[in-house]
Amino acid sequence: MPKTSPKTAAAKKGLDTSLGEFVLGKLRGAIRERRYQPGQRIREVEVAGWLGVSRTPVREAFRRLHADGLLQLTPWRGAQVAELDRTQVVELYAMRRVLEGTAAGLAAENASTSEIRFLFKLLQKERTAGPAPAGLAENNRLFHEALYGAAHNRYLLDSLNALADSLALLRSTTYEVPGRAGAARREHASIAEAIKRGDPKAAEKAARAHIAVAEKARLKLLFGG
Amino acid sequence: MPKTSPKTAAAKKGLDTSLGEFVLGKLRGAIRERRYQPGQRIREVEVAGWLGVSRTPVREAFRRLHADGLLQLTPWRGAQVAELDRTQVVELYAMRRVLEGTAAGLAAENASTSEIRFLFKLLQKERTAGPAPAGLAENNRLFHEALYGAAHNRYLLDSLNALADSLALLRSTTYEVPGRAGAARREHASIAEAIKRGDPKAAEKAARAHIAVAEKARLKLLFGG
DNA sequence: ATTGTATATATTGTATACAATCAGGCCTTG
DNA sequence: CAAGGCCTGATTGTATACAATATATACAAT
Repeated sequence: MPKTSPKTAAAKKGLDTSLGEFVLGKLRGAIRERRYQPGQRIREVEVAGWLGVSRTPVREAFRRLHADGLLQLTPWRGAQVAELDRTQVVELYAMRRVLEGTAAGLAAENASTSEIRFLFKLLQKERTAGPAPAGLAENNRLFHEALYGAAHNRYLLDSLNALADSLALLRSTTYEVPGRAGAARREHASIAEAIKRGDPKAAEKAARAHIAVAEKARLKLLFGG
Repeated sequence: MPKTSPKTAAAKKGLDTSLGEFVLGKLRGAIRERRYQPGQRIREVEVAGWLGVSRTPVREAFRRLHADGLLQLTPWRGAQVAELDRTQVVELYAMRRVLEGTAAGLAAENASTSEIRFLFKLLQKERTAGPAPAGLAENNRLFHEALYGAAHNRYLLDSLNALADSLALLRSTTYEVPGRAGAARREHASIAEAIKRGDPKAAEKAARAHIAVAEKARLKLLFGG
């Protein structure tokens, strides 16, 4: 039986954390799944009603999403989901190229054997996966997250996660570009192999190349040829 | 005469923004100036009383400082100023080496002539400045900020500023190490010159070397030989 | 018709009241 | 005397009431 009867609002929702965190997660998910679209205004009461909480934890979540660059807050006007123009997308990918390359390089130096094994397990999964873009994108996310973790640098990890959230503002995935899936798989493999060899320079180079190709696909997808 | 008589709490304090922003700035300053020391617990009511506001804007500021890694928040226990152990300092500098190098490289590609002129003006100031570590550190801060701006990448700028805030958690400056000032000045000069030449590779290399040396000085200062 | 102004409504910013939780001291009990 | 449980005070989490402001609408003047 349950140890105690939960009474707090957070516990009522089955949480082990505060309502603010709860709302934050829900909003992150909603933005990532495009239930709230870029440019759309989000009202506090609306979210509060949706999740059955008061405005206070909603405001908390808004502030954190703002810090991560996912929400744009204007005084007395409230929040709207951030929109990325072409310049911002380019800057984002420039940043990502650097950080992702760094992560790969550090992973080649610091990754444990089990982390390396996990990377190759994900590669295997990519080979056997179907052609659905959504599934491919999910696999891709896992691979990159594993890579970030293997770098063993908290600040790098946080920055890369924040970048990933911002990229989620862009609609669709680059896996909708024909041929992208196979290319990405090969690119992932060369990153993983460089890490396994313990070759930081090669790993960094491969990762940067991977992101550069992804950027090209992304820009084509977003803004046309 | 004044257009209208200000009535809002923010206006009463002579602000053009919300109280949350006001509190955020005050707390940032207090942490940077070590009026709140790393590890120290900060209570909401205490800050609210100090600044003459209610707990609400204080909580807002706490959440944003937490997102920046300056405050550690524990549920039901509140906030304490973050402390950096040796591992974190090393990770921080690893990150900074990469980002600072990237900034220098991008600046070599993107800096405007006026931005370059400003960099050299700051160099000149370093040459004529006195030996006080505080003043040297301030000049140093300005030089690096100018460098960040010249890179023309908003995400990079934000990340570097966040790193700078975290570094402010460390007591004292590396300019207290004998001979550091002159060396730093020369390192800055070689970065600036590479940027002026429009040589990204050299600029990046010089910046990375600069941070590597700073890290060595910092670790010596913090943890001894 | 258009523009400027006043008013109403919606929405956010702030303060405060209340509930939940934790830390520490005190008491009980062996 | 030590160990453990319970109570109390301090502190944070949440909800709500109120104040301030922006936006939209209606109306008047040109």
